[in-house]
Amino acid sequence: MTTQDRLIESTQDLLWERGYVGTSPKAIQQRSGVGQGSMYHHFTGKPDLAAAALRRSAEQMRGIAEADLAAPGTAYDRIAAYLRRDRDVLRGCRMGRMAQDPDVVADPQLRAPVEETFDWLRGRIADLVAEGQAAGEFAPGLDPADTAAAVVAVVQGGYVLARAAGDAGPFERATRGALGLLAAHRSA
Amino acid sequence: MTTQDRLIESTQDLLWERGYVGTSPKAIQQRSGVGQGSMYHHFTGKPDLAAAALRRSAEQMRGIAEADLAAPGTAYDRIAAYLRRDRDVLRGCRMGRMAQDPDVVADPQLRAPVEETFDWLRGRIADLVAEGQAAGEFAPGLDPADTAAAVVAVVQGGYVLARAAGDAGPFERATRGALGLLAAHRSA
DNA sequence: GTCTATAGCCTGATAGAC
DNA sequence: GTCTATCAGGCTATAGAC
Repeated sequence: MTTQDRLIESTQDLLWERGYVGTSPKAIQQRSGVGQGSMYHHFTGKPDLAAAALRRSAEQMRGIAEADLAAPGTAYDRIAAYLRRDRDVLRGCRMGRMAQDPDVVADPQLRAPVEETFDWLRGRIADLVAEGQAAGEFAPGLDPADTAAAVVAVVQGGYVLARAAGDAGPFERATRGALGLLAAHRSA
Repeated sequence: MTTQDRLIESTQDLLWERGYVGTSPKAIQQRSGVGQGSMYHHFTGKPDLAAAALRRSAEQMRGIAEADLAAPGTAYDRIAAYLRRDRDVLRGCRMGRMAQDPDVVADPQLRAPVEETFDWLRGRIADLVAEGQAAGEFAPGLDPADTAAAVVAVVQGGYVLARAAGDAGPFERATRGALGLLAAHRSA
């Protein structure tokens, strides 16, 4: 692994654990085992490094979600697979975590990967809902974009509730609740 | 307003805007107009002040939610009122914001108000769902606790999506989507 | 490319005068 | 109760040698 890669991976981990404000260049150097001079040789500073880390995390998150959403099965099955996927719930979402940080939201370079990830995810699920409607699987009254936003929000909010409780339970309940609500719309 | 109150209110605001890690005693002093010696006379330090601020925010959030949930109307109407309430979406939730901060989650004194608020909220809405089922308003197949967790998660996740997008739109879509899913379970 | 040195500012307090 | 002084340490770099 290259020095850049080690820096980016350490930054990804620290951003996930501690957020942008809570992550210092010094901590990145220590975790990656890369020296100060070396770090500033490869990246111009903390925002630059964070942007690279966020772009990589965005790519990874998209790949993981796509694996569920493009799997064989009905539209409902694939949305259910996304909602039921086994997660390290108390760690939360790499991307969702960033949306809470004012310094990330204020910097277009940092916010862009976060925004694009969720735009893509909502669009992907909205298409799935529409596909399910065309197949007669979901009631035609359902708005695909609204329903998709609700599904993604349940996952993101589930993380919040779980971390607040110090327990994965609320996440499981929220996703189960969402599936229960969605199931009633099936014709099958 | 007393000096304590000014300190607590400033801390509430700063925790909301910047999170726990991003909020310094110095910033609290500047916003409140209270001097350093005075601050340390009334509170032992940052965690003590933050705990007081979070307890007050928890109380306020509960009061605001209860206003919607205890209003006249059917169970569906009251849950809809909660979901549709006019919010400063891009500011996010005072309590949900805290669940992302590792220092808050790690400190029982700080996490307690957050946990209790969401426990109460989920329980309150679960009771409402059960009440609606008893009245024949909701399908009996719905699990009250799961459904309540999903409703609360949609709101919390809606904030995340909205901040990620830099726009309130995704929040509105998510809550509308949740209402659309819930509406299908009504007998009325 | 990587290293050490240095810098100015911030953090989160403590101490003691008033 | 409130004030100013002080402090050890961290933050986020920049500079220049190797």
